[in-house]
Amino acid sequence: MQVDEGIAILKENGHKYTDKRADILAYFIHAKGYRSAKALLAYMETSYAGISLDTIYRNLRLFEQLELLESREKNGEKLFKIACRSGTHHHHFICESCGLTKPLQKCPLPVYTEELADYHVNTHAFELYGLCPTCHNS
Amino acid sequence: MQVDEGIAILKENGHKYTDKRADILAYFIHAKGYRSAKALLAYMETSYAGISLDTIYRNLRLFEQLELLESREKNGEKLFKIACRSGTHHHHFICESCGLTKPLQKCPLPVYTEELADYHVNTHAFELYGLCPTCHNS
DNA sequence: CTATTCTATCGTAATCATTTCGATTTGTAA
DNA sequence: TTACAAATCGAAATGATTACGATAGAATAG
Repeated sequence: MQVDEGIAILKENGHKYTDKRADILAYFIHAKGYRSAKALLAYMETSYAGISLDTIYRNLRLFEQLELLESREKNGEKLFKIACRSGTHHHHFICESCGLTKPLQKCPLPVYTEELADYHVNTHAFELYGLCPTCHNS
Repeated sequence: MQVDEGIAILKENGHKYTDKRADILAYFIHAKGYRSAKALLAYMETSYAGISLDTIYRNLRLFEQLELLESREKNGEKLFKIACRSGTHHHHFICESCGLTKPLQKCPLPVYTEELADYHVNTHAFELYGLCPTCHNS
């Protein structure tokens, strides 16, 4: 995902380009892992002193709505990461040290077809956490 | 899990018996699924008019700490359910209509032994969401 | 049974993340 | 360049949760 792609998607949906939006996208593209609104705010304040909380949260909501960002909740706060726009369903391994996310090829859903024969499965959440080879060997 | 067991665990850890605590445990034992602090408050107010928020949240924290309750987060609020004290690792199917949780027998981790051969997996999160047979047929 | 001592609860205020709002600024299309 | 809708600001409001001083209550020893 490039910043330009994100901006293009914004415009296709009737939203405007702003430097702040480009920088927010760049922040998450570079991060490659989950980041909090607070972390984004801290980053943005280095370039835009006095940036409004409204701008941070409004754009996080917008980007998630446009599926440029994905989120999960932890310890009472929402965490965001750049979305995988591959189109195919997949899960992730997340490195607890460097935040790297590795897309996984297999989906564990078939494991439960028998066990949940009488149940209607709508969605599922699956994530693996640990250390990537680089962080494990250092 | 019985209310008595929960109370015993409370006492073993230096906490006191109160009717409110017994009722909170009974509420979650009967619920068999995730419930919010707000839902617990509404229930408790029917028996204890004017019960303090402090009492609700303090006991939820305590029970989670003692592993009598487990929690997850959704839409900015914490949801609690009675803990599975079986001791064995397992995952859950969660009914989005009635909140029922069905323990699953299989764990999907073995699916990824090949794909993550060079990675060090510490933990994983896995949950299935949908409708239980009862809710699906009504 | 009573006194003593912590713990629990109450009522309320504070905190934290997030959302909302009126006023102002800015992107962009004509 | 103008005009207008959208974006941002600064600040206040909201909702969930936590904290706090004062009071009430459970448990234990005498």
